[in-house]
Amino acid sequence: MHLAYLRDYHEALVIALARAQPTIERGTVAEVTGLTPQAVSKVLTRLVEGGLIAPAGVRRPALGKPAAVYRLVPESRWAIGAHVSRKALRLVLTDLAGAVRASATTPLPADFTPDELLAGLGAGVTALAPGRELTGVGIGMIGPLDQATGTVRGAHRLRHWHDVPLADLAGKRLGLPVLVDKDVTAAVTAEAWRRGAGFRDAALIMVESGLGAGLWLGGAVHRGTHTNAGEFGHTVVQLDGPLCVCGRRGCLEAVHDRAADPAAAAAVLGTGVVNLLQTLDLGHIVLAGADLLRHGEIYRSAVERAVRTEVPRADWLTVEVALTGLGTDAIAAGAAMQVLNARYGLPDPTGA
Amino acid sequence: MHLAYLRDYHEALVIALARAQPTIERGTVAEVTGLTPQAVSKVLTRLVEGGLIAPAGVRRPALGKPAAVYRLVPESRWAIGAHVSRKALRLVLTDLAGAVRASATTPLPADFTPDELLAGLGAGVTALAPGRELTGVGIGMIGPLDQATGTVRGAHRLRHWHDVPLADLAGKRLGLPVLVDKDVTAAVTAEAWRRGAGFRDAALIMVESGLGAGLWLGGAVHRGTHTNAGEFGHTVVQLDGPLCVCGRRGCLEAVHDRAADPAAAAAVLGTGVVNLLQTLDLGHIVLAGADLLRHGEIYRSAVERAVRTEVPRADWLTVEVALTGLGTDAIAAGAAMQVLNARYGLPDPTGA
DNA sequence: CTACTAACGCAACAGCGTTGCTAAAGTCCG
DNA sequence: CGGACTTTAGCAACGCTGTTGCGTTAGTAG
Repeated sequence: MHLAYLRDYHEALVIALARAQPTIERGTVAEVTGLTPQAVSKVLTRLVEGGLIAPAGVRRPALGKPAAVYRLVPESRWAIGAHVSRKALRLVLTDLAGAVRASATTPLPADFTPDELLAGLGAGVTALAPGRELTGVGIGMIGPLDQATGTVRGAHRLRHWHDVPLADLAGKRLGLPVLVDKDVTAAVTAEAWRRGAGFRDAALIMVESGLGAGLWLGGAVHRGTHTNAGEFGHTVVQLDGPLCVCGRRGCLEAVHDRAADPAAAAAVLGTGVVNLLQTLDLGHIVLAGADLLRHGEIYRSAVERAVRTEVPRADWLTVEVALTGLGTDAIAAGAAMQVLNARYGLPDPTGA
Repeated sequence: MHLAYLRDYHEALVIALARAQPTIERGTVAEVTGLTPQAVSKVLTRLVEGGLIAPAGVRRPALGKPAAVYRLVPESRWAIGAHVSRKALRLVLTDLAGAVRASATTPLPADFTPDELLAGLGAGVTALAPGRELTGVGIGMIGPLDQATGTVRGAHRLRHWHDVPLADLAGKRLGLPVLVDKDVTAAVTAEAWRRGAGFRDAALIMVESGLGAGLWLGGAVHRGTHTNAGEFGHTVVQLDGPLCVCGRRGCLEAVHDRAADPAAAAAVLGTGVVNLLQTLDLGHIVLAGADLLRHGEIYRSAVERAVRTEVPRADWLTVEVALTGLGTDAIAAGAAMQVLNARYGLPDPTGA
């Protein structure tokens, strides 16, 4: 039954509008989506029955019958996101709107095993959402990993993590849908989910235990053929430059880390970002990561300056440069929103 | 009526299969697409009525009723592609399978005007496809341009080309649908159209009056927010390197063009390609462009070597490196296939 | 000739958005 | 106050998509 795809697609479209605007109503949704008002009525009815949106009074036009107004019900759905770093497990509870409503941090033993992580995850999830019905759990961590199967191929500098089917293991343990993804990809999903449509081509640049880029292209996550996209820090910006941990010379990350001070590092990053813009023509650059946010405004202004001045860029090449609104919770929150996005975001034609 | 989207989507899926394989049949299509055999029957019937596919005998299984076999009818649809360079207008006629069936080259006057191009285009199109019903005409050229509206913003080093609504002008003159796009984007479309599914994430690297990359991400063209993606040659690979025409220092293009010989140039390009792979995790790299193909095998082997050795890349990170099968016709042929892709490729949800 | 297998295809069906029309809830104006 | 007008809402019938159910067809095997 492939009609379900149309239904899910239009419901996701309406939910996205409701996320981005304080209220929605039949007429404006019909205009934006291209559906007829009658069709929108049916969609809205279904969403109200599902509890995802609720009536919120009326708007009185200058003339004619008042229009029914609806709003998103953020408390109708919940998801938990986990950020696994080498030292700690950070958990956040987010609502349907993408707001972080609770959080907790658990330390992880040095060189922790999959079992140790699963134990922490199990305890943390029940503690964070007692009795609440969860859509699922998302896990964001460093790669390389295979997002499609939820398998960690071999997390950098963690001994016990080779070909671990983390999504399956955690799913069985928690009894919930579990998605595993690279930290940068999760983080960019958080930005996209909170901004709604209009955020079509973007990169989230993260400086935190490495330098990476989460890519949001054409209104969806870009993960690449082997779900390994985003190794932006290991692109060469200085031929025959300093040796990088990856074995090449002059990687963006290597040059960036050797900079004299934050301002110089930010300038290097700016050049890398302009490289990305030249190749991908993005509309938004979001800056994130604990190491970057420590000098957030220095980085933001440096990147913005690079974007504006490094190339004689025409006035129609507008790019927004911003710091993430989620701070250091971007990864965990993004992992949670991957779950929400999988269930309530635009459906994938190939998966239906 | 949004049901039309489902219909178009499934028809496009079947056409894509028919392009990639010599023959198709009901059962295998059903498996691949996830549709029921009955639904596939209906799709096949519609396509046969449209003349896009035709019965091609039967396949006799070991047991049971023979299965009806179908094949694409390449001669059922035609499109013309134009490659506009600074000196000449190259036109090709392609069939539904993406094969070039006729071609012609017309010289263009120095610093030609829009009217002069339109005249050449009009004469060429009628000469190339006398009496044949055409799906449309595609035009590939250097940017910057706005693909969405088909407007040339200001072609590099052409005086009379500022904010010219080329698609509209040509469409009125020819009485056919006209699409305008950047040369690299057109070229990558050609590769994708001829290969069918399985070609999900790829870049076409072109060296010809500049250095650019056409991007095919997630099974569709990536053009970016301002339809200006692909300026790959103007990414910095050598901080404080030689001055580039674009004003920055150490652009890939600048370093590449200053190399001592083709082998050295190819090695530089190889580093750039690895940068692209690190960021985007592509499955295919296609090399094209007149200047590159002049030393095709040197470039191909150098890029392949870079991909295999520059990073300790894991064995699961497989990448195919190949020269375009269309030679110097890649741009013109790709422009033609953009027209076919728009009409018979996977439909765009937002456009329906 | 009968049993079995695999593909085919007609007919009824479910569910999506659309169309056509009527009703409802306001304002405006005489 | 009441009728004309405007805008929104919603019921009912419809068209079209893919699905389901089941009988038919064209082969092989014994």
